[in-house]
Amino acid sequence: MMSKPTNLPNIYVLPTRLNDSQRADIVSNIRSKHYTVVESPKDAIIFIGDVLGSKRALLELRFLGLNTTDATTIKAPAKGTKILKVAKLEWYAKVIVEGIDADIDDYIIYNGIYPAKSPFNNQPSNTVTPKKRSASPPTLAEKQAEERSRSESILRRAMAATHQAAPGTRHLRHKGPSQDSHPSQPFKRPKLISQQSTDSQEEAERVASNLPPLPQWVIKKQKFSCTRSTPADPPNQDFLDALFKIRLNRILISDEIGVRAYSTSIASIAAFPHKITHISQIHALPGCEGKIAALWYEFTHSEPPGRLGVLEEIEKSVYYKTLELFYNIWGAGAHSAQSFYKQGFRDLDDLVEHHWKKLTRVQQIGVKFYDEFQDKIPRDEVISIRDAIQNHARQLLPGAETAVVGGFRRGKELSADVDLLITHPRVSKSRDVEELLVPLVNLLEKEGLITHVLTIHQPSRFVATTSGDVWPKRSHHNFDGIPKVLCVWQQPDLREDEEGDSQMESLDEKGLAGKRKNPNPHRRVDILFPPPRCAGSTLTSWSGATTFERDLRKYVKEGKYWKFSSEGVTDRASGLRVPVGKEKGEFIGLTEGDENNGVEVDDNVDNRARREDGEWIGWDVEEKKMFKLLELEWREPTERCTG
DNA sequence: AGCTGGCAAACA
DNA sequence: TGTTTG
DNA sequence: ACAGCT
Repeated sequence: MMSKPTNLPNIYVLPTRLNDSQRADIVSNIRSKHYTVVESPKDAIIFIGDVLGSKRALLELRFLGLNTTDATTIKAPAKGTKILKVAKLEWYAKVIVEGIDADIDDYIIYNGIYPAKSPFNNQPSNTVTPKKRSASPPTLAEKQAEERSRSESILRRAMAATHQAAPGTRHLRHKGPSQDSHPSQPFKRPKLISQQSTDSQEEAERVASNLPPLPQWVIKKQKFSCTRSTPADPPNQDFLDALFKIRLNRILISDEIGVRAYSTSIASIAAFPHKITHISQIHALPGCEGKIAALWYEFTHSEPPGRLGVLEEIEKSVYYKTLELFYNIWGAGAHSAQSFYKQGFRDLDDLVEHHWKKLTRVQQIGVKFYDEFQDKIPRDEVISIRDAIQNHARQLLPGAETAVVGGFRRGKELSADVDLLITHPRVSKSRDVEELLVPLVNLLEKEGLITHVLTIHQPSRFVATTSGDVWPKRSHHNFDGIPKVLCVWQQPDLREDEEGDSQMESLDEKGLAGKRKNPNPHRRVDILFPPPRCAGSTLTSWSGATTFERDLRKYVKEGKYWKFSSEGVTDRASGLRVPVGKEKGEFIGLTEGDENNGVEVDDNVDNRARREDGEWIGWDVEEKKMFKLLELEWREPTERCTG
C-alpha cells in the first residue's frame, strides 16, 4: 500500500551536490508519483536533499533566502507556525525509486521555523505573559536580521555570477551586468578580493615593497598560535576589537563554525607585529582570507575609518543587545539567551519575575550577582584572594603552593575571575592534594569567604590502590580531570565595628541582627587541585588564551600523535602516559641541575625560592619541562594573548 | 569539491 | 541527552 | 558561512 501522495505538502529539491540533470531526474520522478514539486523554495514546506546534518540544512535554506532557525531549539513551538522540513535524499531513494512505503518523518534531519515574529502575538494564553514592552522592537529586530541575511545571500550570488573585481563590500552592493544567477547552479564561493588589473597590480607591488618584512611564521603560514608570540597590546587592536564584536555576534546566534573561523583570524592578526597598511598583509596571514580582507578594507576605507556595516546593524539591534545581556549571565549560554528572548523576556527583571523557578541554580546565582560578575578584578585583589586561599590550604596541607593562572598570569591588569592552582612539591603528597578539595571548600565556606559553590568537579576517585604506588594507574578512559571547584568569593569585611551602628538600623528585614552586610563585591573564583605530576600540564593548560590552548592541543596531536590536557600527556597510539621528566622523583619544581646536585625542596615554605609576586618558582620550572617535552619553544604567558 | 573544525565534566 | 563551563 | 586540507 503506497502512502497517499496528496498527503505531502509542496516539495523542493535542494540542488546540493547534484548537477542539473540529476536534480531534474529527481524532480520528475517525484512528480511521477503525484507529489507536488515546486521550483520556488518559498512555496515549499518539505525540502529533499543530499544534506548531512541539521546545521548544513539550516545553511542550505539560508542560501535559498529562507532564514530559519532550528525548531528543536525552541521549547514550545507555537501551534500553527510554519515548519520547514528538510529530509534526507534517502527518502527519495526508498519511497520514489524503490516504491517502499515509508514515513517521511523518519527521514527528517532538520525542522526550521522562522524566528519568532513577536512572542506576544503567537503565545497561547496559558504561557506566562511577561510584562508588556514597547511592541515594535522585536518585530523590527527580526525583520532587520532576516532582511540582512536575505540581502547577503542575494549579494553572494550576484558576486559569484559577476566575478566582481573591486575590493570591499560597498562596491559589491550593486549587481553585476544583469547576468542573473542560475537557480539550480550549485553555490560557488565568491572571490571577494579578486585579481587586480595591471595598473593596480603595479600599485600593489609599489606599496608592497615598502612594507615591513613579514615574520617567519607568516611566510611559512604557520597556523598554530602556540608557536608564535602574541602580545596583549597588538598593533592592530582597533581592527581586532571589531572582529571580537563580530565573533560575539556569531556566538550569540550559535554559529559555532563562524566563531572558530573568526577566532583563528583574530589569533593571526593579534600576532602580527606591524600595523596593517595594505590588504596583501591580510592575505599573507594564515587563517585570513577574502572575508577578513573585505572587512579590513571596509574598516580602513570607511568614512570615518573604523566603521563596519555589519557592526552598525548589530549594535542598533535590540535582538542582539538582549541576547548579549542574557548571555552574560553566568550559567547561561547562547542557547539559553535565545530561548529567553523567544519566550518574550527582555531584561533581567523579566527573568526574575516570570522565569525564576525555571532558571537553573547557577543561573539564579548568575542573575543575582550579574553586575558584580561583570566588574573586573584588579591585580592586588587577585593576589589578596590568592594569599587567603593559600593560607587556608596550608592549614590543612602544610607546604602547599598556589599559582594564579588565567588572564592574571598573562599579565592583565584586570581579571574577569580568579583561577588558582594548588599543589604540593612532594610527589608523595598527590593524594593529599586531590583530597584537599572538599575540606578546603568547607573551611572557606565556614569562614564566609566562599559564599556559593557553583560546581564542584571531583573526578572518579582513586581506584583502591593495592600497591604502594604513589598514584594509581588509570587507563586513558578514566583518566579524569583535575579536581576543581567553581565558586563565588567575597573578601572579608574589614571595617571597624563602630561604623556598623548606622548600618544596623537599615538592616532589620530578616532580623539578622549582628550580621552587617559585607560591601565587598562577589567574585568568581576557580580553584584547581592538580596532583604534583600534573602541575606543569595544568599550569600550561590554564595559562593561555582559548585559541592558544586549542592550537596547542592540535599541534601536539599532529606533531606527536599525543594528547595534551591539564592531566598530562598521553600517547594516542598506545594510550600510555608520556612522563614529564622524572615524575617518580620525590619533588617537582626542581631543574635537572638541582636534582643532579641533590637539591631538595625545603619543607619550610619560607625557605623556598620565590618570584617577586610571591609565587614559588617551581611552577615555572614544571611548565618549562612541559614545553620541552612537547618540543615547543617556551613563551612567556604574556605572549599567549591570542584573544 | 567535499570534509572538518579542541575537549571533558557536571548538571538538569 | 543537551547545554554550559573552564 | 570561514579557512585549511586532501
